[in-house]
Amino acid sequence: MPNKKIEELPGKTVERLSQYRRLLFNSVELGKTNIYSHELARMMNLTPVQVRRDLMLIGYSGSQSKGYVIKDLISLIGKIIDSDTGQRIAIMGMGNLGRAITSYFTGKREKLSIVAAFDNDPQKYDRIIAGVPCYHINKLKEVVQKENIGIAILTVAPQATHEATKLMLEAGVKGILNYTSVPVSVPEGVFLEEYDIITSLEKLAFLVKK
Amino acid sequence: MPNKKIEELPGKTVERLSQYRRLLFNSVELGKTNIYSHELARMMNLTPVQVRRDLMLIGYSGSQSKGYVIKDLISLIGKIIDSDTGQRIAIMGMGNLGRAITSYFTGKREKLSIVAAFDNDPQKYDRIIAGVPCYHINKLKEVVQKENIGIAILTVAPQATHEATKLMLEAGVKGILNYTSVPVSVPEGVFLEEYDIITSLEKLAFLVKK
DNA sequence: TTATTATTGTGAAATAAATTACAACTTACA
DNA sequence: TGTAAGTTGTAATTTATTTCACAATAATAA
Ligand SMILES: NC(=O)c1ccc[n+]([C@@H]2O[C@H](COP(=O)([O-])OP(=O)(O)OC[C@H]3O[C@@H](n4cnc5c(N)ncnc54)[C@H](O)[C@@H]3O)[C@@H](O)[C@H]2O)c1
Ligand SMILES: NC(=O)c1ccc[n+]([C@@H]2O[C@H](COP(=O)([O-])OP(=O)(O)OC[C@H]3O[C@@H](n4cnc5c(N)ncnc54)[C@H](O)[C@@H]3O)[C@@H](O)[C@H]2O)c1
Repeated sequence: MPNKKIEELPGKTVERLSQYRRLLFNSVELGKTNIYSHELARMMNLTPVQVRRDLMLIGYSGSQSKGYVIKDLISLIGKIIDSDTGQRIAIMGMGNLGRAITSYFTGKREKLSIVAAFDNDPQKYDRIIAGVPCYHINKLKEVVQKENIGIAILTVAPQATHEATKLMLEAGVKGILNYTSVPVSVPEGVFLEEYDIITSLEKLAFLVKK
Repeated sequence: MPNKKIEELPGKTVERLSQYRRLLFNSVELGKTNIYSHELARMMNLTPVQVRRDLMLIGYSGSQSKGYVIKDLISLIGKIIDSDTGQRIAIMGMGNLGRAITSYFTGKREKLSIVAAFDNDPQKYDRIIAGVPCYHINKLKEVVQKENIGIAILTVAPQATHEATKLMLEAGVKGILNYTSVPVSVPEGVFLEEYDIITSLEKLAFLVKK
């Protein structure tokens, strides 16, 4: 029996679904058509029961003899985590990190695309960088609305973080992924993810030193 | 009463300690000497009680009237998450992301330093890039051991991930931070963190679409 | 056919993490 | 002085997530 509501999927499960799909794309390329929970589990450093529980939550059933059908699973995960019409993304701050992310990301997912970048440096705006048009921030609201952008990635200089957040919120984005070292707040109804490499390194350093 | 053992701190608490300290550094620069739990909480989008609970776990006590003494708190967090002698880090793969991380990170933390990079591209090795010497991967073991490197950041091309992991493990690193899109496994006694921006974006896209 | 092995699906239990509720203390000031 | 307001510290509870334990099923081989 699938979850009461798909919207109530645990956050951790959503993250793993994304990662399962990433692996499943690879498996398809290698010519595999079916996969067992223990195979997925080993590749992701999880237990097989964790994998089966996640798939149970999205209402997917495998077969005892063949495991899961990879292409069906990919397609079901897509139904759950992708937006039907696709989700359009902007990069705020086309510096080293912004450029690295943009060139890494472009073309990786059918339903997610980085369609605009913003910067206040004349070396950056009014050009196409890493395949994406970069605009001056005074065009932000206009472009975000015209391009129907729902998610912003913040890679501006730290001191510009709050201004950048304010502009993006005013323009109406509903999700922010913040890579600056300055935490931001968002109002009700907007979603926020923060990531800082220093936190990951300090956590590792703590674990290593124990 | 502090935690039974500081080593048993919840992982989430360790991450937040790193983030508290990041904010506290800023507050010191602004001339603040004391801070209340609700101030830290607001800056980090947490509840004040969550902050107090974390500080309780590390055995730090504030005053009801003045809150916490920022410099003492910074120093205690350092005692807990920093290694006494400092932790030395290597970057595996000095491409766009490796360079962006290195230039961002260098000099940010006294007890964490990126001291070497490795690559197999002649354009990259035997040079200093973003302030860090970049070596050919056939020098990896030698350099890791001589430089006493305990943590590796993987930013190589995806297809080189397993080879890179193998070399780093053989050289004796105890922690790996993997940014490639290929999951890796590590033996008992080695710690692993994985991060992929696509997972963060897909999670945001899922939340936004709900 | 029947036993054996390997797999999925899932209720129940265990573990991890966050929140609630409140006691205790400190200061300001009526 | 005493009381109201604001704060910390923490036990108890609740919520979120993972793991355990095992029933059910399918394929295989004796
Ligand atoms: N750029 C990003 O924002 C981003 C985000 C998430 C993940 N990633 C991942 O991080 C990795 C690096 O991304 P990038 O954009 O910097 O790519 P890149 O191509 O710029 O860099 C890859 C580097 O790895 C080196 N390399 C390749 N094979 C090697 C080998 N066998 N040994 C040593 N070095 C080797 C290359 O010479 C190059 O310098 C990729 O795996 C990518 O999937 C990147
Ligand atoms: N580089 C990394 O690996 C890394 C890792 C974690 C976090 N960060 C953070 O990500 C952010 C970007 O890092 P980076 O290395 O790319 O720095 P960077 O200096 O290369 O890029 C910052 C960009 O922001 C632009 N900018 C500055 N002020 C702006 C404003 N008011 N409006 C619009 N654009 C503005 C700059 O012109 C520049 O292009 C920083 O906040 C940094 O702390 C970087």
